[in-house]
Amino acid sequence: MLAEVFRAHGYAGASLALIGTRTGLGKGSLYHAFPGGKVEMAQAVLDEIGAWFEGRIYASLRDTPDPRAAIRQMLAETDGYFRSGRRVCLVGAFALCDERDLFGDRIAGYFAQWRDALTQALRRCGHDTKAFDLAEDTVLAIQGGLVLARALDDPEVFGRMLKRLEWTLLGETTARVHPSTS
Amino acid sequence: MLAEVFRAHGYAGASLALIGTRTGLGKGSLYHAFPGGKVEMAQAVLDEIGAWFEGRIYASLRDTPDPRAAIRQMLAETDGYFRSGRRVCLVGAFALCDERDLFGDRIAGYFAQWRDALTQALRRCGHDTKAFDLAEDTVLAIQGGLVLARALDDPEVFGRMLKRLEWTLLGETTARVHPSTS
DNA sequence: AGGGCGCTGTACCGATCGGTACAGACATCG
DNA sequence: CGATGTCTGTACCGATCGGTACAGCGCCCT
Repeated sequence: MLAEVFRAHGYAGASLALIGTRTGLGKGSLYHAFPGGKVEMAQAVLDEIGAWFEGRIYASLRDTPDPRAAIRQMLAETDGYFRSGRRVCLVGAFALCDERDLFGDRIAGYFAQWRDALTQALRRCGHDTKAFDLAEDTVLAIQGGLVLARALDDPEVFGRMLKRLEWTLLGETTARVHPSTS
Repeated sequence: MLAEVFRAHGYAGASLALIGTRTGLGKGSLYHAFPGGKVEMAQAVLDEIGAWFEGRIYASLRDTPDPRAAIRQMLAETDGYFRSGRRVCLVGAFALCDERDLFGDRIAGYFAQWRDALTQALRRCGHDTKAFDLAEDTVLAIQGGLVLARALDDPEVFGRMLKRLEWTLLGETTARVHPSTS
């Protein structure tokens, strides 16, 4: 809930009055839960997001005995989390404005962990030397897909990108036909 | 100059006081040049950006007799404009926050024109059916590269992505000569 | 029953927000 | 030289910003 306010209006745009009405809490309750104020609220949201991705995506990519299944799961979870392109990535949005200076380590960590976990999975299924480049390109494409889908107000951009990623990461042996999307 | 203030602090974060100090103009001058206030300033900046890309990139992609050269030029101009990953895309940043509602048409137009111009160029050099997908993926990757480069505070992410794009769009037959910045 | 304590609403703070009004500086032109 | 119209700095406006102080409420423990 708190995360959605930041997601919808950005850090600067999420005023305490707006947070209060959206969460149904007064300032007293908010500052009791987050003595550090707005900064601590955003940090808590970023930590929660990081924990979600760690549990649902990163851990599997690093540890699973079946890296191809973990990658497929990553694509599915990503599609679900971002509501098939209708939801914005809060971490990516924070990275673009000057909130990056406040939360720089958490923002960098989010992307670095994703990239490194995916690199490990890719190394264990054929892509040896290209694993890092492929992982970087994947994380990057997901962010770009979210930007473009929202800019064009066309969530299907995100779905097409995921299809292309599935093809690139897993090859034609698992996918059905060539992803010449309709 | 005005654009840089929005780029550095976002629309909400670029207060009139900050704009005044950075541009050296008082409120009187600002509201004389932009009677519509902050909204009109941002619109002017977006229009200026759109015109720049139209003149330096889109026009060549659509009209040039040598589409491969136009694509190579696009990559070089893109690298220059975004300072090799050290500069943020203002249009992309606006797309993520709720400023999209204010400038939706300009934001969508910026990306749609880029994608469509590149599609035309790609159609004329081999990629027939996949031209649209390739163009969409390219525009998307550039945005993602900017997000990731800034999030990780590592501009080289952007350079690596451009190299990958060059290979995907032009193939390995392209000469290794570095694109000359006219 | 009653004393502490965690939680909540609310009044209030100085600062700053976007925007307006307006008086003067300035150049131009008769 | 005086009139005119274009710019520009500044004082000011109500609204809202993030944050603080505090009184009251209920809940638990003894």
